[in-house]
Amino acid sequence: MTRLSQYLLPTERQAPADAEAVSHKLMVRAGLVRQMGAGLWTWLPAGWRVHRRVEAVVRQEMDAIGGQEMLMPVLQPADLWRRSGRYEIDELFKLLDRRRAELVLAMTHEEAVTFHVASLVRSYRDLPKILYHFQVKERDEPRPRAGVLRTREFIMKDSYSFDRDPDGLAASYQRHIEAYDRMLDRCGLEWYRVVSDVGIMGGTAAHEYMAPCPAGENEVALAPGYAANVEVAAADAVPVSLPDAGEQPVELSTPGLVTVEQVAGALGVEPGALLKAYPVVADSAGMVLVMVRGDHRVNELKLARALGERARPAHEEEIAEQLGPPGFIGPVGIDARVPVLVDEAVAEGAYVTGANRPDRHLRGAVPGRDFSFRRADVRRVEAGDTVDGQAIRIEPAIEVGNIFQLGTRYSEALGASYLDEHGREQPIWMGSYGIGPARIAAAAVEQFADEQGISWPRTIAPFAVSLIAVGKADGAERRAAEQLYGQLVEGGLDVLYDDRDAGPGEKFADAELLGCPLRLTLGRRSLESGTVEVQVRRGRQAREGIPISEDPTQEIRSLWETLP
RNA sequence: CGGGGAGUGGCGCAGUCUGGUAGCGCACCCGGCUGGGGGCCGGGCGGUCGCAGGUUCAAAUCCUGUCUCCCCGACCA
Repeated sequence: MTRLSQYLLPTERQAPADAEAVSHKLMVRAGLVRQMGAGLWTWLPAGWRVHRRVEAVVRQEMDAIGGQEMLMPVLQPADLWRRSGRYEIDELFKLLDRRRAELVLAMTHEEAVTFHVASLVRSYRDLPKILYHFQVKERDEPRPRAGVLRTREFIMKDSYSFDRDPDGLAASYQRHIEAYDRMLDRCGLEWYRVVSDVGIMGGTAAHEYMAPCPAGENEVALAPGYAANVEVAAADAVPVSLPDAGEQPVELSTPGLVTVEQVAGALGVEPGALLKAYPVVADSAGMVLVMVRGDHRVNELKLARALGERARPAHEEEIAEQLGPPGFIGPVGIDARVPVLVDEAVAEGAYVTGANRPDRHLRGAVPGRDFSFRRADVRRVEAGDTVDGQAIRIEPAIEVGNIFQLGTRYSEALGASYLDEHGREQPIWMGSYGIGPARIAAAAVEQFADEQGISWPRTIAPFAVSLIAVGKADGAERRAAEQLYGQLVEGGLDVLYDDRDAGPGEKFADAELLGCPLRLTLGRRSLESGTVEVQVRRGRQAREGIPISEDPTQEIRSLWETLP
């Protein structure tokens, strides 16, 4: 049923007042989704069509690499999650049934699939395997946001690979890379595959698929031949000119100057000629003084990796007690008491840094001469840094997919092993691979929207064609449109036929808001020329009318196939 | 979890300060006109003002409590 007069497509002229992201506003306005609660969304018929189109692409590519589709429950015994060590995750929904048995709502399905594989797979002959499903995920998000981009309940395709050894895992991983590349290409998105953090729970490799868009929650560092999540990105810093080192550091009076900008300005040096102190307290190592260039920032994730444990910024009292007055902290003279960690981007030379005395800085502090230190890459990359001589840029992006080499973490915890050719028990090597159709849809909205509304890539558009009849309900235009509608449907095209008794302006506006790739119009004007008018939604280009004296379906289909 | 904002008809809002029994635009329904970019005229339907308690002759409005939603940050296995 795709006559608009009968179809549930509640378009709105105004976006909800609380909507901020483009995709949030447009998906609501276009009648694709409606909110039920924080991070809880209903997909209305047209929106669900988009979702299912994305699913279809994902399913085809999963099947193409030998994936086998199945379905596992969302409601699961808590015990499995205790065994895997993930029960304590705050985002995990926990509940009790009437007998007070503990259950959880799954946020992914590693436990479930490993549970089954553990009991069903016995022999090396049963491996490798790729199993996948499309299933609802539940996450008690601290802050759902941006419409459908970050929700508490969403559908994900998650697949799991099971291999005999690390080489097998690498091969399965590679097949997923190729499948994911194809999925996102086919969905018409602009995307990057970036190196990502493997997470605290380990694993040997991980990539994220990022779709750049303004509402994105992540940042990616990009250069020709390079793409990485800013969380893990490493690049060469822009060099900075340093003043000559003297015989020893000279103490300067810098009353009240506590920021890099203030000190650099007062001393007439570049911010990068300062060493900025960032005291942290690590879980077991205690206070560590992290030093980065004045124009750089600490990357907490890289710092945690360098320290081998979590660390938090030190409190003012801790700083005052162990180092000196906050704002005037530096590495000179304290390195015997507090370990100093210097970022790799700090080149050899003399720097300005805090003197650990009120209203005093040091000029000419030389790492190694004036204080001892350990070196590590702990800074966040900045736009303009280089990788292989190429400047990077940093863009916001939404994570639409991620792939992990899990290794044996879950198989060992849940007892998924097999007997090898020699009858020896071996752990199964696993990978996990997620992709979110809702995020792909929202990213497409973000990437291709214009003033008029959405402009879908044709592979995931809710309909191939919006057909508009302009004119009276019983007029010749309407009769011609009815006939054309019948021909197009007969020819296998997905058509949304606007047969409402509404004005032309309203119909055009709604069609462009919904964003199907082709808009066909039949009205007085086109009837006089014996054609149906054609507009390509992307760019709103008018194309030459297509004669309707004979069935134009093939010609329309051919045109549609050329669209992005 | 910290900070900020908001709950009044389907959507967007006014009314709250100064208490007097709810209003506007759009949408919707009926009739008519119009018929190529959200058109016009006339007539209508629809809201226990988030919820609970309190003050008062009287509460959308004042007081107390509570729930929900949004934004920024933190968090995001």
